[in-house]
Amino acid sequence: MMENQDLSPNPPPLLQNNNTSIPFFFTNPLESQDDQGLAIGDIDIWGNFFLGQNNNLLVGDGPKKTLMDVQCTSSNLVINNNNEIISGSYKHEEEEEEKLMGNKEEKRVKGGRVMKKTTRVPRFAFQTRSVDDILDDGYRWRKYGQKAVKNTKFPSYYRCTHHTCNVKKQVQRLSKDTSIVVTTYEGIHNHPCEKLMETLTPLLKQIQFLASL
DNA sequence: CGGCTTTGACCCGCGC
DNA sequence: GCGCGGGTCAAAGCCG
Repeated sequence: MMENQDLSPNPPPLLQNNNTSIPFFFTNPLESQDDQGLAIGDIDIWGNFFLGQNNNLLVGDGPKKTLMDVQCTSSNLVINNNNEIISGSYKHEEEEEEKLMGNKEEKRVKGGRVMKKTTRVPRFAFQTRSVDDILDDGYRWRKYGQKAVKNTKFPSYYRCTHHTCNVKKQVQRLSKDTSIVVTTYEGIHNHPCEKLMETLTPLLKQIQFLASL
């Protein structure tokens, strides 16, 4: 396991009046401003970890959705021994709205041809400084493509090898600083991570300790 | 031999 | 309507 450096520029805000929580955040890894007007390195998503019932680790922005426009409704996070997020996922609230709308909006027809609806797949990305492209996140991945694209990036495409899981991830290096690996996860694992409890144990212990104070 | 990577071809959404 | 380009497919090859 490589030691990765957290590149986030500012500390995330701490939520008020919550139970014990540990903040996390992801930065915008895009090479240019995205459609939200975020620049490279701007905080894209932030939230807090919570110790849930049954000692499971939850993620969210607290009881009041005031700090961000993305509501983390579920997660599946993998954290290394330095409490750095190395993989995970969240559901965007637009996804929930689309579920509620049912199949009516699932497809649209253009020119007599059934097109896939353009959906915003739950995904997030983060940067790490590492000599290794592939971070050990506890899941098994199979590479299914690699392609040169604009801005001299050369992303690799991976799929989770679990037969019922269609989570994907994209790995590429920043052209302006090739020592930085940008990893983008898409989807939510529908199966347990073999190494999950092993990697979460130190953090769970820390949360339990803080909760006891 | 199974699992994985490589890589050129192909698909298709989107902007013009 | 057309072409670009990001993403995916799938056959071939590699490796333990």
